[in-house]
Amino acid sequence: MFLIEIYQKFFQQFLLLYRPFENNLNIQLSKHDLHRAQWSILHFLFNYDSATLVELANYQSVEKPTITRTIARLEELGYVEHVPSKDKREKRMRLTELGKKIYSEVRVTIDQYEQDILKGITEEEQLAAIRIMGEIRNNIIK
Amino acid sequence: MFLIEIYQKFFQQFLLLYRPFENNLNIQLSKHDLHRAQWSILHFLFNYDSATLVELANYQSVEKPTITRTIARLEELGYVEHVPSKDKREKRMRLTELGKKIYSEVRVTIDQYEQDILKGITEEEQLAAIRIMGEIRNNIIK
DNA sequence: CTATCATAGTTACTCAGGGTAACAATTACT
DNA sequence: AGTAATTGTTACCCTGAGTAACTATGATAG
Repeated sequence: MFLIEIYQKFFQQFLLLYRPFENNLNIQLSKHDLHRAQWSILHFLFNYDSATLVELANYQSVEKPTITRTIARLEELGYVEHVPSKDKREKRMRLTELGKKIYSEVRVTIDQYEQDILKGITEEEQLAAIRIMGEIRNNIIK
Repeated sequence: MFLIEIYQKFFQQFLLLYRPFENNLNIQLSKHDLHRAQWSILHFLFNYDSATLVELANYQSVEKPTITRTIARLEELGYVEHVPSKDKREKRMRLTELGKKIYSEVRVTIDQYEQDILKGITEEEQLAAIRIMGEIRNNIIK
């Protein structure tokens, strides 16, 4: 019974946290004319150099048409470009120079935002929370 | 520098967790023809008995028209009803008997879902995570 | 007590983001 | 060689959410 109470709280707390988080994140990103789905892809490509649309879809847990749209917008903006590969089916994308520049600029805003929302939470707690979130994600995905 | 790394990881981990969480939650809720915004309102009304649309908007961190729409759908389904109050401007809502019945039924599914995704995470860790999420939410909202 | 200001909610319009189904092009496999 | 599977796209539909403009009601200052 006690456990059930905890579970309910966890669930509701999580749902309640996401909306303000997303709202504020969008405010930060809109300073650079970006949306969070686009930002997430910039982040991935910056750290992994290049990726196919299917890899991006798995990363974001969305369907392929969603990625097609997001990438199309990023291509229009000139932030990503197509890099040819052996397999002619796949469309491997990477950041352009402009994309890298924009990413680094927005990174500053995002870092500041993260520091603001994590104020008063110790390093250990953050690491613990990161680990727990990872475990939950594994539980969900498998 | 180490701190910055933590912040980046935390942030990205959170973004990454939400999508699978939402996808699976929608699967659970769709068994009962509900969406998560509607579920969240049922939950609030079940625990707080009644609420005005503005109170619900604050709870969910959304604008008023969003709540108007969600409530309209819940009214059509016969899950909530209008309870008259002194202030004729406000529209105070509460669950109908059917609404309470549905809530209790879905509650079982949701509890099971929560237990599944929290498998392998101790009670203490869950409580810690709940507390941290609360602190982050306060940081964002203020 | 009236005029102004504030609050609650609705309507109309717009947008982001995502899903499914059907399809073409290419590659892998038997 | 012929059939599977994979990759990506297009078309169409839906949820969820925001802004601006509005009505109706209540609160307050003079």
